Amino acid sequence: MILKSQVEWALHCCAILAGLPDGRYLSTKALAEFHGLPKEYLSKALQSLSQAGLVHTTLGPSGGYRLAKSPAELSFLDIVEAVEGKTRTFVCNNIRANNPCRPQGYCESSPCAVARIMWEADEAWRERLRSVNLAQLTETLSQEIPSKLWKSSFEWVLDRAG
Amino acid sequence: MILKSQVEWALHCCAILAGLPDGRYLSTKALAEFHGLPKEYLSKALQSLSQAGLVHTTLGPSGGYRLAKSPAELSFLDIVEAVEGKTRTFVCNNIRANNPCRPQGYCESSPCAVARIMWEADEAWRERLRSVNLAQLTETLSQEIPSKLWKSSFEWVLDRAG
DNA sequence: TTAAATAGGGATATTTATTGTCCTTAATAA
DNA sequence: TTATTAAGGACAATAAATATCCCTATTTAA
Repeated sequence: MILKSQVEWALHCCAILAGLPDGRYLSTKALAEFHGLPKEYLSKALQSLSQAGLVHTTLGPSGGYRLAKSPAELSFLDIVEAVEGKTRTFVCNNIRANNPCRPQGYCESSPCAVARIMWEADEAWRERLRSVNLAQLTETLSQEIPSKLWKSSFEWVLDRAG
Repeated sequence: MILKSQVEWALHCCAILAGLPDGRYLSTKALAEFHGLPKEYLSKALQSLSQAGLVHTTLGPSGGYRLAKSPAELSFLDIVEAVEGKTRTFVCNNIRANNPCRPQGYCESSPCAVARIMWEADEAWRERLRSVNLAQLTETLSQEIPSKLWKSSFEWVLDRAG
């Protein structure tokens, strides 16, 4: 069980968009080139972000994407769920219903205990993702990335932002 | 990203094995029949448990599986990792390395910040799974399952345990 | 006004992972 | 000795992930 690589792509793209000045947009083409990703397929991930309302888009030359909210209001969970979906990572197929000892028409009152425990772990995962936002990420990145590279990347992006 | 159904199967099978008296074994055939699962494929999941050292096996008639440790010593994480593997659910492809602004030969000092955050969430998930053991599960099940069904299931299993 | 660039999305192909079946082998209990 | 078992290899079927291609409506810059 491994998350789609689109999750990684979306997170990195949002990190870039978080640094974009107000009113500017960055295209799929630029984001794909910056990260070395297939443009058409990355576009699907960005469409997911758009459908989830996390980014705003414009068409035409100088069009592209910008964040729909401030970086502090966008959590990792928002982005992960936009791309990966909100479905829990454990699916209960209720195999206890196949128990040959069950009386006819028996109906369980509550979800399977196994599933409940797995879902609690799933929720712990989501809670952790919910607790980190894009502002925190960019703060960390700005500290870790050499200022020269940080600066030149910023310029590279601004050169291409409409 | 959804866990294999084998994870669900393995958890339910371990719950049954947890109720098996000392020295008795239960076969793949019985476990498959009890849960309404394909015997040959369930066998693969049980083999994973065996390879991870969670269960002990014997061959021949009256052979099968029993837990290798006490239920209290077997966590959900043990079982999930035996079947699903220990690989983290987020794989970092280090796409930051494709940044066109990077100087030649540049080498990052630490793992990508995005990956670190995703891995912390993964660890939160595992920690939660680590905190629940089979003894707790069977305790819950014994409270929730009607005593009549609990009893008849127990007899069904003992009838088939070698 | 026109031409180029853009997001959105449908159709489809490719690759990988999951799910499932079949068969052989060695061990073992009855 | 015989039936039954776990282990595991080979392979098939199905589903999911990873793309690629192409068309459309929109918008902006020339």
